[in-house]
Amino acid sequence: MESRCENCIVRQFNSLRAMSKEELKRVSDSKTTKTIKKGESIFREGEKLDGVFCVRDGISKLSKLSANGKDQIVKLASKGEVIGQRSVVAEESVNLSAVAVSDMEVCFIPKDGIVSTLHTNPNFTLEVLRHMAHDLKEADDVIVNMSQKNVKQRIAEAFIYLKTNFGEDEEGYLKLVLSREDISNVVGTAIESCIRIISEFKKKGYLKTSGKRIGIIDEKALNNLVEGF
Amino acid sequence: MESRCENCIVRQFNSLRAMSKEELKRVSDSKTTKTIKKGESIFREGEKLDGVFCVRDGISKLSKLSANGKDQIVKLASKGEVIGQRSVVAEESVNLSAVAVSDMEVCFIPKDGIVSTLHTNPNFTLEVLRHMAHDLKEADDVIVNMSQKNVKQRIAEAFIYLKTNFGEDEEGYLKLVLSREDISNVVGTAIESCIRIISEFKKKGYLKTSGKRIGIIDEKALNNLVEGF
DNA sequence: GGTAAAAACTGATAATTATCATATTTTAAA
DNA sequence: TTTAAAATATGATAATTATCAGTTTTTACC
Repeated sequence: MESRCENCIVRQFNSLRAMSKEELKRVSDSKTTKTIKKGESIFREGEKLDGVFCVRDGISKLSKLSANGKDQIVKLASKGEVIGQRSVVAEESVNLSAVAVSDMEVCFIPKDGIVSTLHTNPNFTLEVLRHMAHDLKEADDVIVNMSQKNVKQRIAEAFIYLKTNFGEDEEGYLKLVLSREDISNVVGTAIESCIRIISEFKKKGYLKTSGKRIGIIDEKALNNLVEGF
Repeated sequence: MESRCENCIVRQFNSLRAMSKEELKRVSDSKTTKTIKKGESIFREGEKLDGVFCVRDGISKLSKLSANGKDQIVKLASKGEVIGQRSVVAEESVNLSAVAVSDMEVCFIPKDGIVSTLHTNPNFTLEVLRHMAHDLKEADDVIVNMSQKNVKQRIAEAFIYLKTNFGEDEEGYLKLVLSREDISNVVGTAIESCIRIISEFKKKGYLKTSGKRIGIIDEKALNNLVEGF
């Protein structure tokens, strides 16, 4: 055990911070750290999880396969987020697949420590509840965006989201590099439509690209698009 | 106080059932029962709630206004559901509006009793958490439907949903009568498109209508559509 | 029961988006 | 470095969906 949860910065961002010293010690003793390469999966839709995954580094896409064979990406989880929590709380199989979109380091925490704390420490349970309440609000917002905004607006919004949440490198390209297919699966559109709109944004001077990297040049223009101007 | 929570059947369906006798008594003492007419609103997006609403009877639409001026209905809440819970838990203003789509009877429960129980009774907190976990899964499913299914499929699915969740009358019409506009706002489409597809389903013998009432004739056909056959 | 307003409906047309076919570029492996 | 595969890109076209303009039907109220 090279590292302990007690000393982990990441914990400050998630519900583990509401655990008592003893509870956290127990979790730390039982956890295992895993390295996951870009493209590898953490779990698949339908599996039964016997624990949760705490993201220490890297980013995972959470997606669901739809009847037409396309994946819909519902959320991107990064440092500090706990994934698989919903499934453990509800005692159901997971309804989303988790696949790394960049190299990741995650801690697997067996559910025993989590579940027993949920039953005994209301501070922890309430903290988990607050995080889930936040996720639910975000999900509701996504529903509204998906149904009320057009593809161009959703793509513009996605790039702003990627910039504000994952940042950009020294050259001004988005740090999180997603394939065009992943972007399509975030905004729920055909790959070709997505590529076409990226080309259009490039022509208009909103974006720049270099290989699969994408950089935002005119964030204001993208924002105006999203707002419907 | 004509009626007490302790004796209320509705409570069995929601998280209040995890409260202790004393906690429930407190809630029951502080609650007030309200009658809400069809079309009236319970709360509006952006408001601060100082309590939650437990639905005793009738159905409420939970919707959010989008930039283009259309309401997107995110959820229909009926008997037993507690609305406004997310907002109280997260200590944020509500992000959805609640409007009655049929005459309703609801109990308003001031948040004090709820919040203090959340801090002290992990069984209750966990029960609320489980409900929220369920809502989150449903929201994720809606995201996938919205982005991966076409309007025809979403409308077909909506009618199946209305039948299985709210039932039909003796004549075979859906018990919950929604305006065409509300149906459009559930599936996220233009009213005219919605009406056109209803007409098409009628011609094909999938549905029957009588005024604004709609009845399902061929549920299998609707199901096949949803599944993509 | 009559009447005005609202809701439901239909047609024509435009805009958006998906699909198919194919070309080009990039990436990764031999 | 060469080369094959994968990803990106573009054009042409079809399918889906929205919008506008108007008619008919239903609902609610005096």
